[in-house]
Amino acid sequence: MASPSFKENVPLSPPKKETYKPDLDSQPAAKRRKLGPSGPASSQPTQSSFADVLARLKEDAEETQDAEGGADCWARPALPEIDERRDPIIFQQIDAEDKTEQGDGSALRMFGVTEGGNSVLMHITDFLPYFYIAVPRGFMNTDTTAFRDYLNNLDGDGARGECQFNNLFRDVVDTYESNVPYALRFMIDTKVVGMNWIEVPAGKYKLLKEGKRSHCQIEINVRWDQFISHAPEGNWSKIAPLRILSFDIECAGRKGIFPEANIDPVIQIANMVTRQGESKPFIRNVFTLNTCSHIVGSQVLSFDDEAKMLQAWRDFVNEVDPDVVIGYNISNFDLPYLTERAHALKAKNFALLGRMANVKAVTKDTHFSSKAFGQRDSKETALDGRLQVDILQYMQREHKLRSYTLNSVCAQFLGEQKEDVHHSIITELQNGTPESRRRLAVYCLKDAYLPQRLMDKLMCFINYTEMARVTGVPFNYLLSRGQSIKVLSQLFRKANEDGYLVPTLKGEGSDEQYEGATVIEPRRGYYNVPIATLDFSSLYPSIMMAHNLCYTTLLDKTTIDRLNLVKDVDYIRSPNNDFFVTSGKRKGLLPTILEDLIGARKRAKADLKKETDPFKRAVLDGRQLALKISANSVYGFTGATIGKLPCLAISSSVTAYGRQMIEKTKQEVEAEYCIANGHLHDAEVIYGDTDSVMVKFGPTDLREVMALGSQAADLVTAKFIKPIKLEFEKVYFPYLLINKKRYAGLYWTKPEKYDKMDTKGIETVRRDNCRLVSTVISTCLNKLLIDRDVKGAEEYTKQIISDLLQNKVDMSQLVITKALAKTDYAGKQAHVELAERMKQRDAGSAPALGDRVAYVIIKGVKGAAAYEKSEDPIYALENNMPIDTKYYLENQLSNPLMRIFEPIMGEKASSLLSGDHTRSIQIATPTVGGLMKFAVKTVTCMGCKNAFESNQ
DNA sequence: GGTTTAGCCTAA
DNA sequence: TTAGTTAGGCTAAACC
Repeated sequence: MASPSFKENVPLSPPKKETYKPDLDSQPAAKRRKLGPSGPASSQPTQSSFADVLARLKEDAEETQDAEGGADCWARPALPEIDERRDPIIFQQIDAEDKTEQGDGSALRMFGVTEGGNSVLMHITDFLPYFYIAVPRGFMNTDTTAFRDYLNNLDGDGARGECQFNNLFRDVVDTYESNVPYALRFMIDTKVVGMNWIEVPAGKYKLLKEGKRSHCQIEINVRWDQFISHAPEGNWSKIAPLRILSFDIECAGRKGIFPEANIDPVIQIANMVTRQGESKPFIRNVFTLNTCSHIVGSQVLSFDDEAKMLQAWRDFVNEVDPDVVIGYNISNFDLPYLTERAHALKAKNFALLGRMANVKAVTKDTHFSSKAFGQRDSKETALDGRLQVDILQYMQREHKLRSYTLNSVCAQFLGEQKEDVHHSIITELQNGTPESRRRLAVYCLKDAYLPQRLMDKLMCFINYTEMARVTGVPFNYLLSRGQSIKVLSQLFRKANEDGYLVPTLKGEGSDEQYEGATVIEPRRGYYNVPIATLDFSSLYPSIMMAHNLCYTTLLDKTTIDRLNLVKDVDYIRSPNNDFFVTSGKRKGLLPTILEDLIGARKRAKADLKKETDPFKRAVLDGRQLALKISANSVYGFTGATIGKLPCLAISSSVTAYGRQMIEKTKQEVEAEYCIANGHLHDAEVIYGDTDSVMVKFGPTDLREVMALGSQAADLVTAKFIKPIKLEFEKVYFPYLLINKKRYAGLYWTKPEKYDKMDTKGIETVRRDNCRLVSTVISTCLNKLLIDRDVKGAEEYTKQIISDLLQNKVDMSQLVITKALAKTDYAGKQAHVELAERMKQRDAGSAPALGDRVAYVIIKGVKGAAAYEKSEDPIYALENNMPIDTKYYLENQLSNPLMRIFEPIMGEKASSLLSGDHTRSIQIATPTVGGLMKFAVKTVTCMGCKNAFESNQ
C-alpha cells in the first residue's frame, strides 16, 4: 500500500473560507412563532389538559415529602437580563451540529448550558466547508478567479465532488482534508474540543428574540471566529449543571408476542431528572394511562387517553428541557416505540422533543461494524440539542459481560436486583385496579432510576466528557462512532498546528496482514517458586516515541539517495526495513501527540493525588483514563488498513521493534543472571507475551526474587532508547502456566501478602462457557493456589460432578451465552440455530445481530449434534425439557478441569472424571424451586426489559 | 476416526 | 458513509 505523505501547509487555491454559497444571513428569516412563557405548548390543543395535569401535580407535590419536585421546579432557572454590549455569554457546549435545513445552505449550531443553568443555542455564521488540492502543474495564482467562477457554475454541490477536478486537470488530483465531517472541521479550526467552555465576548454576538428558532433560553448569532474557546484546564475543567432525564416506558403487550407500536399501547412513562453533580433526582414522576394509586416521593400523572398522555410527556420534556437523555435501550426501543406509537395514534406533534422549534425527531436505522466491536444494527432518534446516552450501548462498548440485561448489569455493578414485574402480567396489572397499576408504576420508576444510578456509579458521563475533551471529538461520537475518529481528530489538530495538511487517501483497504507480536513458547507447568514479571510500560507508544515513527518522518530509499542522507544521523532503519527521519532532524507528529498525551496523563495523576474534592477527583481520574486509552490506540490507527490513514510502515515497524525487544530482554536477563556470573541459579524466561517476560530467577524467597526482578528491569531499561522502560511489576507465586495466553497465579507486589488471584485466558475470564464451569475452575484454583489443598479441590470437584449428574445444579448455572456475530454462517452452531428457532416463535423478542444468545443443552436423540439440542432456557423450563447433564460434564467441565489439575496431580487427574461420583442415578425432570428463582431473577426481555414467565 | 476449518473470545 | 491491531487457544462442525 502506498504510504500517505503529508503536505506542507502552503496557501493553496481555493483559499480558506472562500464563499461559494450564498451567505447564511442573506437567507430570508423563517417565520417563527414567538414562544409564550410556558414554551411552544401554549398553542397546542393539548395545552388545556396539560394545565389540568400541572394543577394536579402541584397538589400532588404538596402532599409528598418531596415537595421540591413540584411542577414549579420543572423549568430551568429564570434567565437574567442580558445586555449585548455589556455581558459576555459563557457556556459549556455539549454539541455542535451541522444540520442543514432546507434552503439554508451550510449551517452550524452549538448547544450548551451556562454555569447558572440556562440553555444556550449559538448559531455560527460564515464558516463554510473547504478542502485543499495540490496546485496542478502550470496553475498560476492568476488562474484562481477563473477557477472559482468555473466551480461556482457547476451544478448542485459540485464543489465537493472530486471528480470535477479530475475532469478539469486530466490527472488525478490529490485532495487534502476533504473527508472531515463539517462540524469537526469547524471544531478543529476554532480549537473547540468536545464539552469545553465557550466565551462570546460582549459586543461580538447578536441576541435573538423575535427570530428565535429554538426553545433555548439564550439564542445568539456569532461569527465563527468571534468567540473564545477555553481549553478544558484549571477552572475550565468544570461541568455545567446539565439536566439529565432518565426515563423508561412500559407497554401492554399481548401474551407471548413482543409489543408492536401500531397495536400495543404505551401505558406508563417514568422519569427522573437530575442535575449533573447532584446525587438525587429533583423530579421523579410517572405518566400513567388510567388511574394509579399514590406513590410516596413521586408524582403520578394519570391520563385516560393514550395520545394525550404522550403529548403531555412531550410537554414535560420540553418544560424540563434536559441536556442529556438517558435510559436503558432507549435508542432501539423506548424512543422509536414512542414516536411510532404517537404516529399510530395520530398524536399530533408528539415528535417535537428536541430543542429546535418545529423540528421533529425522526428515527433512522444505522449499522455499525468493526472487528473489535462486532456488527450491530441499531436505531437513532436524534433530539436536537440534547445528548443521549443509552446505558445499554455504553455497557456493550465499555464492559465485556455475559449478559447485558438491565437486571444482570445492575446485579453486577449496583449489587442489587431490580424490582421485577413479570412480562406476562403487565397487561393484567394494567387492566386491574389503581393499586395494581401502582405496582407497575413503582417498577417503571425504578427502571427509570437504575440507568441514572449506573451512570453515577460507573461515572459514564464524566469519563465520556473527559474523553471528548482529550480527543477533541463531540460527545455524541463516543457512542456512535469508532475508535479511529478520535485519533484522527487529534492528528488533524496537531498537524494543522504544525503546518501540515492531512492527505485524503483513496480508501481501498488492503487484505495484507502484517506480523504482530511475539509470544514466547511457554514452559508449561506448575511453578511452586516465585516467578518475576517484567513489563515494558506502554510498549507501542514508547517505541513510536523512541524511534520517531510517524507519517511525517517516513522516508523512501529514493529520497535518502537524492538528499544524500546519512544513516543513524539523518535517519534510522527499522527492523522492518522502513526508514524514518531522526527526531533531531524533524520530530514526528505521532511522537509529539503521544508525548503530550503521556505528559498530560502524568499531570492528571499528580493532580489527582493532591485533589480532595470527590467530584474533581472523578473528573481527573476520568481524564487520566482517557489519556491512557488514547495513547494506546494510536498504533492501532496506523494499522487499520480499512481506515482513514493506514500506514503499515509505521505499524509493522512498531511490532518489529517490539519483537526485537522482547527477544533481547530474554537474552539479557538469562545472560546476566546465571551461575557463570556468580548467581546461585540460572534464570529462565519461562514465558512472555508482546511486552512482558516471566522469569524464574531460581530463589524460593519472595523478597529475593523481587529484588532480582527490579534489578533486572533497570539493567534492561538501560540498554534501550528513552522513553522505553522495562518495569518490574509483580511476582506470581505459585504460578500455573497452562498454555500461550492461558495462566493463573497468585499476584504479589509486596512480600507481606498477595494482592489477588490473577487468571488470564482461562475459563474463569471467558464468557462463552456456562457459569458452572467458571465457578468450578475458580474455586479449584483458589483451593489449589491459595489454600494449597489439592485434596479439597478434588473432593469439591467430585461433589459438583455428582450434583450435576443428579440434576441438583440450578439451571442458571448451565446457561451458555454466545454472541450472534454474523448474518451468514458457514456451518451450524448451537446459538445460531437457536436464534433462528426463536425468531420463528416470536421475531420481536428473538436475539438480534450482535446480541448474546443464551442457551442450555437439553437431552436429545443419541448422537445428536449440540446445535440440535440447544434451547432457550425459559422455553426449556416452561416445557419441562430435561438438561443433558452428560454434555455439561464431557463438553464443558471435563477439559478445563483436566487442564488445571494435570500439571499439579499428573496422571491421577483423570480419576476426577470417572468413579463412583459419576454413577449417580439421574432424576429425569428438573427441580423446580431453584429454577424458578432463576427465571424471575435473571431472564428478561431486552426490548421491554420485563421478566419472562416462569412455569408457575 | 482423524484432520481441517469456522467461529468465539481473549491477551497484549 | 463507516469500520483500531495481530496472536492464539479451544470447541464443534465439516470434511475426507
